[in-house]
Amino acid sequence: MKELTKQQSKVLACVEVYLNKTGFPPTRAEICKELGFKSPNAAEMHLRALEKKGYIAIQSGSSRGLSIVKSQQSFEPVSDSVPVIGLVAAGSPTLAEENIEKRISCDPSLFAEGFDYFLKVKGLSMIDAGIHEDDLVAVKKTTQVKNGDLVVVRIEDEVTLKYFNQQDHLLELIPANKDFSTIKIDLREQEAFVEGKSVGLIRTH
Amino acid sequence: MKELTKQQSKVLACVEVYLNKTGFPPTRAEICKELGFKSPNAAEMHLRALEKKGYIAIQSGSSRGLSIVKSQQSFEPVSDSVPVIGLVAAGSPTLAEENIEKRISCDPSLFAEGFDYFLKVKGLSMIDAGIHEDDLVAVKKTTQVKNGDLVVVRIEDEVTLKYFNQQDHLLELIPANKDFSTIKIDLREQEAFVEGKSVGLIRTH
DNA sequence: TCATATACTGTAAAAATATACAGTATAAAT
DNA sequence: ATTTATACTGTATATTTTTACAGTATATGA
Repeated sequence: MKELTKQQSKVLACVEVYLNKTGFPPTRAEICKELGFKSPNAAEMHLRALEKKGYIAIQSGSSRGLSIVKSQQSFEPVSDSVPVIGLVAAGSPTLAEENIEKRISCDPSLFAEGFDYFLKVKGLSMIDAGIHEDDLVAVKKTTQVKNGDLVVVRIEDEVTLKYFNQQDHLLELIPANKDFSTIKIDLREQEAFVEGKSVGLIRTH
Repeated sequence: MKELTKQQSKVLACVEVYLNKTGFPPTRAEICKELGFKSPNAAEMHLRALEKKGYIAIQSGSSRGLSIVKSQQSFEPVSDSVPVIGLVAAGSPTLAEENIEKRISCDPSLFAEGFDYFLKVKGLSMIDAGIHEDDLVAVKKTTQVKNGDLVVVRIEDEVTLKYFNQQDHLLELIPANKDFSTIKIDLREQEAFVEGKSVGLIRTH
């Protein structure tokens, strides 16, 4: 895909915004009005260039016969795009831009309960649960978890993925690997925050 | 929201389909052509009725100035739907309707190489590869596989998911579970068909 | 210095389109 | 029996819109 000039980019954005707002594409004249051009031919030329570069399609002879082929920015993606967050050793797995490794275009309803983000797994502590390094665990943000759930828990600045088991004040975070030991926390002494629970997993071979 | 008459419903569907196909709304004349009307006024009247009932908005004076306010049905899902096939003990994992357990709405580009269907895993032979019973393995139909790939192979009427290793005439299908033994086939004596290879996996917790 | 690409203005004609008006037909409701 | 709502045909026109053509200006590389 070829690069766009600054003006072409503006025109494409104008078409996308108009389409979003009204539900149908703008005319040449409307693009001009929006961008301050004084001749419909200005818009026409930019549209032709955008067509040639493969960003839009022009239905010749039809009024407002424009359609977006390739949105320049991620305007609205076709399916939703779900952020992938690295299982950072420090800090809460926030959706802040700096923590997002990438985005994956997939439907949040892929897993029945819905989910909010993918967490990229580090380490081997859950290997016996079939969860490998670099697997993406689909996490639903919730604090409503029950014993046996696979949960994302934050303790101080550390985020971890473990099985959840709580009896009164004693929280156990149980790994699925005999080489790792269960994390035991007395909630009267130390805080632990349930960030969410795993509702699924995807892996790329 | 008021009920639509049969014809109004048809017109609304026509607008939605046209919009889906072209990216912009139809003209009165195009609606007529689509539905067999002979006067643009037929379309006009239906559009006015749809506007009055709150299903569409009409931008007066603009060509193709229609926008959908309330879609009558949920039109087809945004992303593609991928079939899920049970790992049937007998027969090739065909995409024939009777073998499809269900469909999952997700983008085939979820995994970089693309894939054709999901295979629902039966048994524990790949458990040490983190592949559990009822996991869905994303399979790309291909015969181009190399040693070490996780492949879907059919031998006679049995379909199996194993690691692939071939040296000349000797095909080995290697499980990932010490309780299972490697399947060894002399291709001069017995046929084996590579149906595809695994490019990913999804699991619902 | 000359060609080339980008980025426009200005005008105008042909074609596409919305939309008003005058009818016809049919079934259901009053 | 008459009104009312739905569902159109057919025609015409004003308006919108595309699109071609003729220019102007500026920056960039050859």
